[in-house]
Amino acid sequence: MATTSSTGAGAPPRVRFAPSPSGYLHIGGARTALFNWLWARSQGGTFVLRIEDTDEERSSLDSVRAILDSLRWLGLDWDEGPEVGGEFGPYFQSERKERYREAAESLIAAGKAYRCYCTKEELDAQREALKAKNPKAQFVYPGTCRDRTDQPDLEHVVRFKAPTAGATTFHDLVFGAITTPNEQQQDFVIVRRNGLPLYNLAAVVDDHDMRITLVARGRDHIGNTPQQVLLYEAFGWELPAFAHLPMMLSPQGEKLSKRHAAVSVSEYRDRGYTPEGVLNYLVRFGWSYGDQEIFSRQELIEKFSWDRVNKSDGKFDAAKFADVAFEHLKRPELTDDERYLDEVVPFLAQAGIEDPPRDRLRQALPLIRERARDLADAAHHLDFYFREPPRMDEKAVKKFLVPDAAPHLEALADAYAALGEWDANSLQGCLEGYLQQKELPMKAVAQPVRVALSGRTASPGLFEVMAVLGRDLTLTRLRRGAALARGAGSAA
RNA sequence: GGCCCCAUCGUCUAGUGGUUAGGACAUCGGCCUCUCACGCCGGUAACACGAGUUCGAAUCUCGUUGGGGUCACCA
Repeated sequence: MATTSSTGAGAPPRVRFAPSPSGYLHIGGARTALFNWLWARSQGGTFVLRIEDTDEERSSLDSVRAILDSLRWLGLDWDEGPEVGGEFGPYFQSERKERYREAAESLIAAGKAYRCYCTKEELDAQREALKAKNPKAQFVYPGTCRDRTDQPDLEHVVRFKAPTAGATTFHDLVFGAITTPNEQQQDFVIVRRNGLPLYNLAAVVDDHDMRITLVARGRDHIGNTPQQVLLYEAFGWELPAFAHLPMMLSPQGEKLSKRHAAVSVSEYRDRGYTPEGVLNYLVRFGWSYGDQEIFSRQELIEKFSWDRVNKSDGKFDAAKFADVAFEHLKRPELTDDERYLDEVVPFLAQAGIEDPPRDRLRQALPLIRERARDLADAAHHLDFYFREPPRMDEKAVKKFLVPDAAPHLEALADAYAALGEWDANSLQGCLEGYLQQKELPMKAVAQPVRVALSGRTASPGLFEVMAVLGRDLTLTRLRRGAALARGAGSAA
């Protein structure tokens, strides 16, 4: 029996992420990629990206592009793979057909695999017949061609000659020893009728050829690991280590799909989560580091280890995800000012605000950090600083820009026109002076002023807002607000 | 159904024989206050069940129940 190599302590590990390009990058896939990437980065190892496109029907170049884009956006850079090449390429399975054919032939020559001439139709018929007799029975390939001595040059698949007795055991870094009785195995197909390899063959050949030392993937692959182990043994190759990750299920506990939540990485990018926010949520799913919830990319690399990975499946929680994303946007040490601004600009553009002055943007940023839960939300909070006139919320205008408010707005505009300094403190002092003189509480004028300045009933503190807007816009808006309050019709 | 795996608040989790079972999200109160948000204080809320082992089990063993995965010429 082949032996399982250790976690690779010593030699730098070589790990891989091997998506099949049949759609966008799923967050579950992103998590698998992340765990592999973290392991490689923390150990000075190599992260290989391999495209498993042996199923010509389902694979597409668009999907490859989408997956590569998402990985790049997440910052999960690969050392070998598409577009970067590497010593053990090619990294598209569709370009390695000859190698798989040769590997399968060697197994046939060694008597460990055989040509099977049974057609799909024949097998389906047998399956039907069995079902008719016993609806509960599970059809297994009866071994019709297993002991054929001739191998006519007719269309065929290649089947692996699986052992019928004993058991296959492999050691998993997360789950420990997993043993499966060999009676459970049937003579599974390794090469299709069209000559293309099936997953188990291609994955084993590639993982071996690419010198992969640790195979980390979703728990849904645990079931075919024994088949792969059998293949390694048949080839006489050393086993890599295995690590299976617990599943990410829907909030209802089913397999996570679009029906339950946004599952594509690109959806979170479009929504304005930062890549680190996404990675942070994903990594905490199945992995923990004491009570710590928030991690920078660097911390993740420093702290990740397999012994802190959980065994139990979990349910996706959009609210928690949103909160983690928010933390990353809120903390300057996680998303610094300049980067925040760079990232929010496209979202502003989407709202029709092109080329907002960088200075004002920078001034407004501290006011929205605590408020914006994602970049789309940030653009919303930033909107009125850059739109002139601002969008006036109809209900807000109706409720607060009433005739009584007009004289206050007018008087404040005059007072501010004469104010020397233009900073939050001076602005506050000025307004408080006015209130004192009129013997009014702050509440009497706050909302009308806010609506005049921002068009909304909710905003950051008035004086901070005015400081960002500057004197000209502040005066313009206060006076426009006064006009609206008087019921003077057109505000402009 | 066979095989494999899992089991702490609603959710993500800490915990590795002795804790008032901790944190975070969500939720519910309160404080702060020019609105919103942030922040702060506090509340509700969990060891699936049953047998063992032990002076003592969330922690170890077995069983039950529940959940998930997998049984393709998909990956």
